Amino acid sequence: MRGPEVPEVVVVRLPLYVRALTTMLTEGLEVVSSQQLGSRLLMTPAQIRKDLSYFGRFGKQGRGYNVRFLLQELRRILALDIEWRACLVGVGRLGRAIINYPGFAPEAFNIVAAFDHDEEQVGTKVGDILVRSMSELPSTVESLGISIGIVAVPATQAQRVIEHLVANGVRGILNYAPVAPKVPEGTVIRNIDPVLSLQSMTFYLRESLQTTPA
Amino acid sequence: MRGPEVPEVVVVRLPLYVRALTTMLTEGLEVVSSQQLGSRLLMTPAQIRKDLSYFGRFGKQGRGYNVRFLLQELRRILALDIEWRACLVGVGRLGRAIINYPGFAPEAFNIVAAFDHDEEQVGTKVGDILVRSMSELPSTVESLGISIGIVAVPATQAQRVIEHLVANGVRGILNYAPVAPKVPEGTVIRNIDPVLSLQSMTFYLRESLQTTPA
DNA sequence: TAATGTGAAAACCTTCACAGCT
DNA sequence: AGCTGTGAAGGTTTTCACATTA
Repeated sequence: MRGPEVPEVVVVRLPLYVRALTTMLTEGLEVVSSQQLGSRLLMTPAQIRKDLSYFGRFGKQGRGYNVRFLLQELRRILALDIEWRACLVGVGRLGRAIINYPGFAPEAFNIVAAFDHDEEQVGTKVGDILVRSMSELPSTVESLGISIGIVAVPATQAQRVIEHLVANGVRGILNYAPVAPKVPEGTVIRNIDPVLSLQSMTFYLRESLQTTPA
Repeated sequence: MRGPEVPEVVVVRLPLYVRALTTMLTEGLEVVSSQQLGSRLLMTPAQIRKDLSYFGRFGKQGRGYNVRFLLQELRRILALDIEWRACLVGVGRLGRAIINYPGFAPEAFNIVAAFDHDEEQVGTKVGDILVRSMSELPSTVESLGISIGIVAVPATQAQRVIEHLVANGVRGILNYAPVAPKVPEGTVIRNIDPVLSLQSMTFYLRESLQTTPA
């Protein structure tokens, strides 16, 4: 009963295309070939064409892709043409930095509520977001139409908090805690974990440290 | 002249094992099977065994892996048994949050210097790190033995800054700017980009929004 | 008995190469 | 002439399944 099942790797690349096309549009480019897009993103033209082919036929043979049109189509496919509401859980240093991060809003990701376990924090404001008690989470998620939860609590609490979010209807989790939480089928989780990134980087750096033999 | 070439996907998974094993060690677990490790990480036991087999034979048949020994071996393989020095470029809101992030130091990633283009910032301190002028970058990288650069500058400047770091001998880049910079062969880059993560998440959330038909 | 380590098979993803359209 | 869209080929990664060993 499913569609032709798009590989997840492909879905993960679409935002890269969106970003590159957005830049190209501001540069005044009207038409782009898979070749040009590929050289900007360091990818093969074939991969770009194949990726797009999972969703439809967006180009013109002999010509390329209309930048504005392709961008619009990709934004529709990724559901970036609607506003997404997120809540933040955990208003410590990291949580505050996330609320103040200016990169989300321009992409139509709006943090509309914040929660913290610590009753000292409840009632204060971070930026212009009111910090609420965890007990208000269910009703707030419901009334504000929140579908994404951003988790910035200590590692030990992340699993519990995520389960709480999911139990209250939040289907997307952006997790900043350094753990790999389990989520039920139908929930989408993305982990932001700079330490893991560094820990795989050093595997390759190690080799270059040992170069320059006598 | 190369070794048996370990796939990058495998290297990227090793830190997950390190983290899980570290937790297990604190829980007092002495021996672990690929089965147990897999159920904690939601991976198949076969994948874990195959991954480890690229690097050697660490287990005992019929028994499993000694937690302490496997952890030690993995940390050695990833070069996590030495101290790594990093510098931060860009001391805006994001950069300040990164310096204050308490997750790096316990893993032996130390931010030992910070740079900013803005001469107003130069000479001030963020936490206990002195903000230096960009012109001091070459000598500082050299004298402090910095091998990792953390980039938290605006998107428009990221490529330039990264080239500057690489030109001065920095081989590892942790990039927080929302761009996919090009780096020369032999340089390792990892991008931290929460917006990209959200933009691929919404593809899957879209479907669940449209459920519940009449 | 219980679990590793590993060739072989299966699944998955990328690249090729070209028919077909503009 | 130029570039897309796509089956088929090629390559990579995962999983299977079992010989082996504690």
